Amino acid sequence: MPAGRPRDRAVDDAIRLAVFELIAEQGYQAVTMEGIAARSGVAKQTVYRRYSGRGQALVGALTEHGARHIPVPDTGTLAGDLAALLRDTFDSLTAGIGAVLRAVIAETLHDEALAELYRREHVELRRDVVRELLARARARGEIGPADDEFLVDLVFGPMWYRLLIGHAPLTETLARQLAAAVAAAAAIPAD
Amino acid sequence: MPAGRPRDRAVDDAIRLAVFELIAEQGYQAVTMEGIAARSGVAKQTVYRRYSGRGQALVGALTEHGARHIPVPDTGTLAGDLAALLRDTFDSLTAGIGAVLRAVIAETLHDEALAELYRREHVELRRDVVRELLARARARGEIGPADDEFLVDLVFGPMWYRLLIGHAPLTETLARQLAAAVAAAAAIPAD
Amino acid sequence: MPAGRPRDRAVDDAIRLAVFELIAEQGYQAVTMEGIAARSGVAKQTVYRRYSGRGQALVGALTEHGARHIPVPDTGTLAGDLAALLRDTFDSLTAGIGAVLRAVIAETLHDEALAELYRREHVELRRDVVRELLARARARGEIGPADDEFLVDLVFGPMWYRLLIGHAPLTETLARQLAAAVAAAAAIPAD
Amino acid sequence: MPAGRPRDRAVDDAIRLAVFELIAEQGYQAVTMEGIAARSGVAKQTVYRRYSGRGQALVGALTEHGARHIPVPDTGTLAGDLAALLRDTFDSLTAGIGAVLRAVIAETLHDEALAELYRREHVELRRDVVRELLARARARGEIGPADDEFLVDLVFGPMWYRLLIGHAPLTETLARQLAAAVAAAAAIPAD
DNA sequence: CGCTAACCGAGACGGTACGTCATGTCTTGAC
DNA sequence: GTCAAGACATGACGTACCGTCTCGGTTAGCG
Repeated sequence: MPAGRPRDRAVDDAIRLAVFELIAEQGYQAVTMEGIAARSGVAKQTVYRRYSGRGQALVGALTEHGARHIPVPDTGTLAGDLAALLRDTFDSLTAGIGAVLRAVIAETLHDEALAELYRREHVELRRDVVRELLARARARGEIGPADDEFLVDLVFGPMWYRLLIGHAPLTETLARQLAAAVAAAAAIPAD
Repeated sequence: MPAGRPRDRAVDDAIRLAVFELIAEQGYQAVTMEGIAARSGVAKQTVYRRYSGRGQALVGALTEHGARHIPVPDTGTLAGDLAALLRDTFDSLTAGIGAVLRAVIAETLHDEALAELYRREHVELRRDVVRELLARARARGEIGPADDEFLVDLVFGPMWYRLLIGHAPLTETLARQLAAAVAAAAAIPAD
Repeated sequence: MPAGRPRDRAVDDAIRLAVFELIAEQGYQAVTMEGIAARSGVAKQTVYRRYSGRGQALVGALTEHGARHIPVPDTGTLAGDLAALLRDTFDSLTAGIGAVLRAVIAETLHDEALAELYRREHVELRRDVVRELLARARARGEIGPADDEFLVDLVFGPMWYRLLIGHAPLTETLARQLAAAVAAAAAIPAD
Repeated sequence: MPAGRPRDRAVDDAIRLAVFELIAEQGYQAVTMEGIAARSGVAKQTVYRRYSGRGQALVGALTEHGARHIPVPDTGTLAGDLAALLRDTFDSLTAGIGAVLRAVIAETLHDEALAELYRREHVELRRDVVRELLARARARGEIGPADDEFLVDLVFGPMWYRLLIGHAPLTETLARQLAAAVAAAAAIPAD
């Protein structure tokens, strides 16, 4: 199976960079397949060769950027771990990733295939971290049997709520309160 | 000041109906100013006379539909009230309003003015109900001083998370677990 | 049956002008739906509303331009009439219409529907003139019964041959020789 | 000077075959450099190595196919020779070469270099045959001094006219009428 | 026998144009 | 002034070819 000309890695970078710059400078509306091509100095077809649409481009740029490694905190207590994780997450969302995530969600809302991709490539990785924190706390005897999936929803729900509805910012206070609330909920015996 | 021809109320209904039908039958993608006009047998300009864009049409159709009255449960306990409220809310989301809300959010994500409108016309009304439940519980001595805004986020966060990310359904179990978790969190002294 | 906004006549003119200018200045290659739109300052969709493609636009611009009236010469003899007609025709072809016709033919060669349109709107009108000249000559007793369709082909064939193959120019000499040859052929009894 | 790998003759054939098949099965529109490559199972670059474009490929395939030898009829009279030549020519045009020629002309209409090539490689060869027939007739004393170039145009003009405009087929009747007309015109003293 | 050069398949790449769709504005005539 | 109809400028969509390029992998002939 002959290979043909290999893909140019520099093009991948140019596209990803263009996506981030467009979203930062002109907002999500400006992220358009045509705009990405123009901004990155790449042919439209070349963008389509990598991503089948705006949404795929956003998810692609995102995962290539942030999925490197998600630090798993270890402070000794569940509440401490959760507070540290949330603080870190809030920081990166506030720094700029938040705008990208909002754009990604806007796309997933009318493309279930993309939603599935996004959940697999991004959401589940974050949920796994919390699952691990819960398992560790349980190993320490800090919490008993519980519905971990519900607890994970409890950890991330308010964050997404504020990020997407925009009625309140992602503050450090929220991180602390949430960590405490989840720890308390984890102590409730599962039903 | 001549009055001119009065607006046709039947047109309002036709437009709203078209929005709901389009979203139900063909999904949010199909909700387009042109599509609404075609489906409702109304001129495009006539739709624009009422709503300045897709987002406004969605929010308009939504508030006209559901904002009539939000029943405030009264079971005697905070957890009971919350569970009842969440059950009702989940039911209506699952029944079809969920798809509309997802569409609305998709729009608000790139239109801050619309987001503000939506929060005022829809989100805050729901938050007010929970605020009232919390106030009642406090009056009963069930809970002490607490950060009510955080508790409201705790109530609605996981719901939006599941609705928008789509990783899990809105079950009755979630309503019960969430009510219990919020009640527990409400018992933690505010800091 | 309500009419909607009427078409802007100025737009028609702008489009036709753009077609002629493009063909004159940059050649047939530059006649592109996108180019026409850009040149005429009109939206692409507006061009498509009138013409369904490059070919239709060319034929449209052509018929609107030249089909006003084809002068029918009357010199008293068939050869004189034909020579006058051919001289006029050659003049207009050499002046610029020739380039348009070449473009039109290029299009008709891969669009039979367009070819049919072109024959009806343009070719047959010219053939009719020669048919009339032949009828007049016959009425004068100048010629006998003959296959007029063949004679018409004889009149126009060499012209198209030179125009499309480009091996020789359309000179006055050709007009004279051709007129004489056709007159001679018309005298041959039909078989 | 090392030679490198020699060209694969089978590839030449595959390309030419693809051109003819495409034109026959899907029409001239389908004759595209990419289409030729795909159809012949050859790399695009390999096609470009032989022909610099669609037009070149068409002319190439054509000359490789038909330019072997053009039979020069010899019936004893000019009219007989011309009729025989035209009959043969019409037959081959109707059989399939006509479609190729139409395609070639479409290309030459916006590529003067190609037009020049085509005239040299194809048109002139046919004209030479008629020039020879005229010379022979003159040697026999059948005709006097005349403008042979004009007579050649008279022979081929109607054929191209019908082939390219498509208003009438290339019949045997036309061959006979045309031969007679040209013979008559050849008898007119040159001016 | 190994080197060098051209060939060949595959397919990426920067382009241009295609024809379609939705946007939001406008103009007309009827009511 | 509302309404149905539909033209209009704008701009993105996703596709198709263009002609060039870079790969890896043959074939030759020349040294």
